[in-house]
Amino acid sequence: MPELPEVETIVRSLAPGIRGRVIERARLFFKPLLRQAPRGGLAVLAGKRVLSVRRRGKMAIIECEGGLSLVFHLKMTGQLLLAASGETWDKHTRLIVTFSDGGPELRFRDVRKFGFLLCVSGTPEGACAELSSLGPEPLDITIEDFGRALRGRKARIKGLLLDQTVIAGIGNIYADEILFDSGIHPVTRAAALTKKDAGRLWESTRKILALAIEAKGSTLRDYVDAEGKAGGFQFFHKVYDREGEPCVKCGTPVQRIRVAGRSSYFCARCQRKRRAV
DNA sequence: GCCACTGTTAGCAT
DNA sequence: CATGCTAACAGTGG
Repeated sequence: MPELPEVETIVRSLAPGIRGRVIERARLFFKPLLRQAPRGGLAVLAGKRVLSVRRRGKMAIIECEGGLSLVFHLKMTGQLLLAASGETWDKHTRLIVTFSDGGPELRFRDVRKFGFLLCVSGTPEGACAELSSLGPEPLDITIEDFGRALRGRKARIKGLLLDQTVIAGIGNIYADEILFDSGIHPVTRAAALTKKDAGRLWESTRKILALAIEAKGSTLRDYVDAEGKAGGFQFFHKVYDREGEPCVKCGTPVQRIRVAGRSSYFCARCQRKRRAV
């Protein structure tokens, strides 16, 4: 479930472990993971120092010397892990990056193999469409720009929250939690939202994502940080995966419906549908 | 064993 | 262009 809070937690737990260290080599066990790379592949990384580790949307970016960057998307089950050099790994480990100091190595593990890696030259945003096509960061966008991004859109609000070109980093869990917090029904057409609704949605987005980062993300199945530690925000979910349980605000059983092809949990009493304008 | 379901999104149909 | 399904994969649970 790596959405924005999980990827942020991974990046924060990974950065101190690899920043400043020199890459020895990268071993790729599953070729299709590497979607894009310079001629010669990951061998260009040998001898390069890691300069920074950061996040954009749901992607993790490792910037190295020589203008080289690694861009990871974890999709549903991807993990970035720090492991002692030489420690055994399982069949789901797709990549191992070792460092010349012989210290902990970086591993990419992904059960479902949906994740991808790009090795690019130049600014990552300039070098790959996967990054340049992303919408604004939800914790950076102004309330005015947020309103503008939704204004007049006929799509359902939940679908737009999940659309990475509209706003980057929100996935199924946080979309449901944000909509519950703001009291908006997931099938509401964005065009039907009042200015007040949009304002509450912006506030809830910031609040929920900030709380989730503070709790180090939500662990339902596979997600752990770079040190293998689970998150704690799942204990604060108010609607996600709570079908049939009483709403924490009003006691009405939480419902589950399908919106934008995804399971969507909500309280029919606290999240009334808006009348189309 | 079989079927439904899972955190994402690219690609295709409408 | 905007919007909405589906498939890609592997595993889990009923």
